Amino acid sequence: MQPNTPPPAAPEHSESELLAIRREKLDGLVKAGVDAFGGRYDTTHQPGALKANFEENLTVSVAGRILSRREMGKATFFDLGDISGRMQCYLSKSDVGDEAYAQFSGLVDIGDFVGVEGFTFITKRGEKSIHIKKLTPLSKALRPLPDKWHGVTDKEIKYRQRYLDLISNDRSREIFVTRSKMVAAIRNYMQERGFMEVETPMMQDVPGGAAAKPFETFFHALNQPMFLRIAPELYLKRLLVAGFTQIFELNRNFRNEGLSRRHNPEFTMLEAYWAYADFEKMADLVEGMICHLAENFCGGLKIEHKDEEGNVTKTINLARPWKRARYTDLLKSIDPKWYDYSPEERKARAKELGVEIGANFEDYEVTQHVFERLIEAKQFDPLYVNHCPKELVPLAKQNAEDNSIVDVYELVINGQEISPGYSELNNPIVQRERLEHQAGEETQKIDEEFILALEHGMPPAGGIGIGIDRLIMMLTGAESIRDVILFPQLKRKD
RNA sequence: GCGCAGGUAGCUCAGCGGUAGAGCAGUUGGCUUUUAACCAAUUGGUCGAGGGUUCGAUCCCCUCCCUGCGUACCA
Repeated sequence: MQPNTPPPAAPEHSESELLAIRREKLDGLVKAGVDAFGGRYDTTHQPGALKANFEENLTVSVAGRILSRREMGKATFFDLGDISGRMQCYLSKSDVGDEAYAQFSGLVDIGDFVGVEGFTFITKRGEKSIHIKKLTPLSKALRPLPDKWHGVTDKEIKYRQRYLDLISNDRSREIFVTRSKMVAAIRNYMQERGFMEVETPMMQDVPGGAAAKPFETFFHALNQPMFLRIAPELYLKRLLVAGFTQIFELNRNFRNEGLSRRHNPEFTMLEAYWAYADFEKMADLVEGMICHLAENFCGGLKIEHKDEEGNVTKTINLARPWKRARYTDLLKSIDPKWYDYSPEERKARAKELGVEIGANFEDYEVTQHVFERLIEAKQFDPLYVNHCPKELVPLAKQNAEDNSIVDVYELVINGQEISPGYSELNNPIVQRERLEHQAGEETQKIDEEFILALEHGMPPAGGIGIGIDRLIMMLTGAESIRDVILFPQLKRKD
């Protein structure tokens, strides 16, 4: 409202010297008649984009944050940067005059936003640069930037003050730019194949579509509890009933569970349904999509993960066709007699294999733990695990020939579940039984409105979910889900 | 929830019973094609919080907070 009024001075005892000095410089700018927190500034290029498509002797107007400076008496070099990258600028006293140069030297800091007008040139050392004719301070930074060389390494600062991480760490910037492009490409991929994007409720009366603890909230106008969705599934299926044949939703789910390197309570999921398709057709769709992303953004189907020093730690080969294998065959590859044992023998064998087994585990859980530890965790190249036992996936269609298994796949890449796919259950009678069975265990309510919709008839359909965060991790080589989520959940700090 | 590691200057880190150090950033001076610019000088710390042991605690012990990793939970 009143940019030319200096803000009131903070009490001295609580303000560090660094901040005090910057406040003084701010006052200096204001006294010189400069709008220290300025307004519109028309630019011709972004700094990083200009450098990437460089031409000499171009008249340009560029704005950005000063990221480093090299002062040499009557001339100064500094780097101007934003999300696009950085570009060197050259400012000399003879170009802008004594007064403007003194103002820059004395009152403009690393961290400040400035706009520059001038022309492009290449320095003696070969650096693409802007020769400044006019410099305009655009916004004063009252706090210093992180270390110019190391950037932010403290994980807590990195996540709580993500902007500092993004200003100072190239790698973080790259990951989030890539993520954004990939998400856009996923939407295009689906739309080009006839899928329509829809939006269904995130606030639900009955949280369904997955077995997870929901976050609860309260809706005052209706005087009733509400839940953040754990999955959009039951609403998307209502749309299949409505006659939509190809739909997807790409948005957030919320699960009230633990945090880990692979889990964030709010995470992004692509869910898609395709009427008259089955889980195999969905697998083809997913395989095509992930390869499309790798080819466009990762330079090919070989994905290399690297450590801090840049050494390759693992290579994921996405070459098609992807391996498809039955759940039971995979377990037989661990122990050919696995399914010949009694449940007690299986428990003993699992422990022998070094897998921790809880005292109260059901037989299928013992098998599932062996699967997770000895197959999934070691599987880096894509593997479609299909025909899983029905206990693991109670909402999918049972196999026509063997009712102990269901028609689903679970896609494993990078040692993680990336995507499940189903031939969807569309029999309302069986669906009710399954939900009641589940509700009995979990003391959950049944979504009667959903059953009502199914009773009106839902076409046979294939469905998928893709954990977008984990997919981005796999494709960018991020080791933690926090490195692909801009603002991951952290405990509040008082 | 449990286990392990960590929290020291604005940032990156060293010190680990004798009262706090470096590099960068900052400040002052010099330098008109530098780029982790350079040269010289210099400011800056309730050593995460609270309690205890000790003549003396950043350092040892206890409790708590925050972070990371692992584990548990997790269709």
